[in-house]
Amino acid sequence: MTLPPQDTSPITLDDVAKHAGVSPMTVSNVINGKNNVRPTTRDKVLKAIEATGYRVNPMARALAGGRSRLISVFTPQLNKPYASEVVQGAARAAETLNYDLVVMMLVENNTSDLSLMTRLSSGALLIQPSREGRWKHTDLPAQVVSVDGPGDRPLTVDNYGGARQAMQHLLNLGHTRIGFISGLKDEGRQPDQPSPAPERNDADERHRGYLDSLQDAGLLVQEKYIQHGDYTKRSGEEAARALLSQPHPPTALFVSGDQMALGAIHMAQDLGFRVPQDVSIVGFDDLPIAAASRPALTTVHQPLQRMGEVAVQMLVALIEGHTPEQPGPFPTELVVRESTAPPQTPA
Amino acid sequence: MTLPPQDTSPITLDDVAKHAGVSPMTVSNVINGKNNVRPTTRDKVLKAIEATGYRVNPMARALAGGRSRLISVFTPQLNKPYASEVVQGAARAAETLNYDLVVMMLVENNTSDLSLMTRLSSGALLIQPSREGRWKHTDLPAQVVSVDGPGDRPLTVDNYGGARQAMQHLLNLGHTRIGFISGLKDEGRQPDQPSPAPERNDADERHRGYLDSLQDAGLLVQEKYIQHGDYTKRSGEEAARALLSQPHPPTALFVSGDQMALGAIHMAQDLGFRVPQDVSIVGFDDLPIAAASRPALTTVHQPLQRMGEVAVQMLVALIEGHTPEQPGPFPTELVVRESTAPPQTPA
DNA sequence: TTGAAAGCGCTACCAG
DNA sequence: CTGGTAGCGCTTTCAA
Repeated sequence: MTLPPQDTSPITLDDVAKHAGVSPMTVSNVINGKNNVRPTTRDKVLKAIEATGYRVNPMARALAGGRSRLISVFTPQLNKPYASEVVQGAARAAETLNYDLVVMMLVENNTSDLSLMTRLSSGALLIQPSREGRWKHTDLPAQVVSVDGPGDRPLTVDNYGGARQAMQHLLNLGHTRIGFISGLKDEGRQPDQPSPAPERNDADERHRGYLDSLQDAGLLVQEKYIQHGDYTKRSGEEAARALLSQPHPPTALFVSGDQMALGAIHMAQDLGFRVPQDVSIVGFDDLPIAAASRPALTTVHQPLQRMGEVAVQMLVALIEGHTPEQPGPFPTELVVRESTAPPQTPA
Repeated sequence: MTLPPQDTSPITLDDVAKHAGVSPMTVSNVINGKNNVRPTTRDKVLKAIEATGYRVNPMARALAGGRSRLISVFTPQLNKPYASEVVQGAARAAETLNYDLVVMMLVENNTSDLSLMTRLSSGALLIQPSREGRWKHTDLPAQVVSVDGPGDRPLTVDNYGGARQAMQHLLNLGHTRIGFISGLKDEGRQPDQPSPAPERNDADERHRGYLDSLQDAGLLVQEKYIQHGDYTKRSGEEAARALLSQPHPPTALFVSGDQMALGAIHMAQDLGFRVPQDVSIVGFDDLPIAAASRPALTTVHQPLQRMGEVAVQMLVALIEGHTPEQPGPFPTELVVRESTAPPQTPA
């Protein structure tokens, strides 16, 4: 197994120095934008760089103790909208801050060696790392910001507020019998583990939002109007069936995820309900499908790209020795589309 | 702008050597699995590594000329299903081949410095790089495989065959008036550039498939049944409107992309056509929404994950000095769902 | 089978 | 302002 040489740019800093007739050190200074170089010299060096086609060798730089201006993103599953939206925002921010950004996928069994990117990058952005299998701290760069994950500096979305927005919309429309399809009942909790920490939990927060909205509106919370799903379309269908085939079905459904909401819409239609005339449905997430489906789904938008941006900004601040302040939960926004309308028979 | 030290694992190879009472060289040999180390010695070293918690420094290794077992993926837009599916497959393959895989997003204006990952990785996988702005070859690692992009070793999908599958399905159903919504008319070609190379072009290939299928079936090709879109849902709507509001509208539509197909379905419905009873619609891509929409879209599936896998396998072969054979176009598969049915009035 | 020497290309540190 | 001197942690090459 002989390997072909990787002949990328054999031009070194020394070559440039020779070409410019200065010392390597001066070239280094120019490259790193130190302001202790006479303009004339700087120009000479710049020309030499241009002429030789020199490119820094980041490894050598890193080895020698320089900064890498590299941020790595660690995330499982890139093909889910969630992570890729955040990454998109992060990439934009990195671009403007003149940092490079690479993404590493955490494949299931943690065989892959994070050490390379870990050591090479000045900071890491964790997106939705699985609740279990957290990494030892030594396996990550010094600076870490996480989006929807554990850690010192987690960025979260205002799930509670989002739920209240959704409910308020339904309430304003005049609905009084509002069903709820929740996310995982015991998200991430092992049955035997006695509920480890008072951990933030999307599903619970949205659930609370539902409950509180009802109460604030002076409405009765009815268990028969609450179902649990697992965020899949299929589970949304089942939950909707349970909710809508009761004698006195709800006239609106708040669903804790867009996929489930779509399932709910389809099930409702199969059951002979028109959406939104007979039953209104609100989702949560604002995935691409929400806008593309029909009726287009009214849902709660999460500022994922924005969160990616902020995460990178915080990271860079951290890397450069500042102390960014920890932002509160990111506000959600209700996107009203076609799946909601006033109830046909006003209460 | 003082920077905190990045104190990752200060244990070096020398430390391990000292701990084991051997020379650094021997430790290096053990780590790299050379078979010129006596088992006893090897064990000693292994224990020392364990005890000290040593991890190799990939940068130093790379600097000194070692291999990185790192593959980087270069792609624009990770939040489009296309790229992320390919990446998913690539990640899986990399995992089993014991390579690391990182993704770099090519943001619009190519400010970002590819040199880091380029020099660090042994090979690169290009996914759908924009037709313009191709990189200088020196900006990429020695070994490159591309998926749906230019380059020496491009992996392509059998667009022509896929189109024929879709058409055959419609033909078998008994349709004789079949409309076509094509992709970009002059994909990627600048108006002033005189059609640069005889470049492979998805839209054209699918178009050819449509034409040939019609002819082979002894059917007349009618210009009024052909429209062009730009792969957006909106353009699909417009194209469908043009097609379906004619006096003698087609009873089936083959649409060259799922987004456009969705648009076509919705427009058809708005125009009073039932899908599939009044008009059948077939898409191309098999995006997640295809299965989630209603009626679920019959469409042509592309083996994107599989292509990612193969790409990485080829890359690794290349990196390790072998010469993988160039696979032909990847076969597509027609996924029949709910948006197609026989025409109501058989020809 | 093992180890000493010599860098890889760069940056810190301190001298000129 | 500029440049020498030392490494960073590893892997080559070649002796022992």
